[in-house]
Amino acid sequence: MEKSKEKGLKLTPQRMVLFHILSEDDRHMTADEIYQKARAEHPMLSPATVYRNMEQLVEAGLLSHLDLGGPSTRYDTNLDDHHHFVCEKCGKVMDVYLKDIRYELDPEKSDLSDVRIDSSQLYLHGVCGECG
Amino acid sequence: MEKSKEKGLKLTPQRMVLFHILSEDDRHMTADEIYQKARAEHPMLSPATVYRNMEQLVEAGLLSHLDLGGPSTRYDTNLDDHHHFVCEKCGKVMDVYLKDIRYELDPEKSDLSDVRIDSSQLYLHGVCGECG
DNA sequence: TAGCATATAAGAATAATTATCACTTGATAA
DNA sequence: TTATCAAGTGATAATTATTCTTATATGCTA
Ligand SMILES: [Mn+2]
Ligand SMILES: [Mn+2]
Ligand SMILES: [Zn+2]
Ligand SMILES: [Zn+2]
Repeated sequence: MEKSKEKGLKLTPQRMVLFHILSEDDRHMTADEIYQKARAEHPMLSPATVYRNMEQLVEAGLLSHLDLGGPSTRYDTNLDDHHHFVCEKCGKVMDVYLKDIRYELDPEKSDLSDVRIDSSQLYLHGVCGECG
Repeated sequence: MEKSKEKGLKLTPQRMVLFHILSEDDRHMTADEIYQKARAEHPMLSPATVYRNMEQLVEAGLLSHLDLGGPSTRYDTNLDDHHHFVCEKCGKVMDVYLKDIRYELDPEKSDLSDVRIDSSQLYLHGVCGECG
């Protein structure tokens, strides 16, 4: 929370509410989910403020985007190096930690010799225990 | 193209145009890109028809969604088992074929014992040759 | 505590997609 | 052929997610 000040972001009441919501660790929330929770604490809060702040926090490196399928962007408060499992039935997202991931390109079918790979993300799709 | 009939989809002129566009293999197009190309051949075509048909083709298993980040859904005509590289600069999407992929869960940090994994998708992010 | 850069609420604007619905058409059978 | 009818279509309205605009307000620093 103090980190946001270091990044030049003012500590406004709205932001405090957002930090509070995010710290309650219901990870992978959409902007709207965050908004719905936050307005309970701060009814005047506007959706635009949520969107604006989420993006600023991403830029400041305090959050990350999550590009799962589905319509709305999700934000991940978990900055560890990790991957995701998505339940196709209920949409639940679970963090997946890997000890190791390795893959071998098929050089006859994909030529990645001139690209620079910065990161890789593994998405596992399936059915979670509750939906199974 | 004939496969769509097998799936109970009528062979309408609009669909023929869409099949033509899709067969020209400019893969990973958005619905709007498809629409823009298609209306050159069939000016009366409406966007709703494109969206409707793309979804039907996905359901029929003749196309697949692509859940990259970004606003609009992309469709993939490549039904092979493959993965993707996305250029962060220009947004270009390249198919990635792997000979092999294997990963080891960290059992202390992720418990996937009660989930069923149906598929996995690897997304590589980086900078392509042209943007590099 | 004054001044200013930053942040805010509200609402308009935009983009992507989906829903509705009256009308049309392809496929099949008479 | 023609009749039948489920499936498909275009136009348009509606939704959803998000961004922009702007007048006002507020943290922070000097
Ligand atoms: Mn996560
Ligand atoms: Mn592909
Ligand atoms: Zn589930
Ligand atoms: Zn590029």
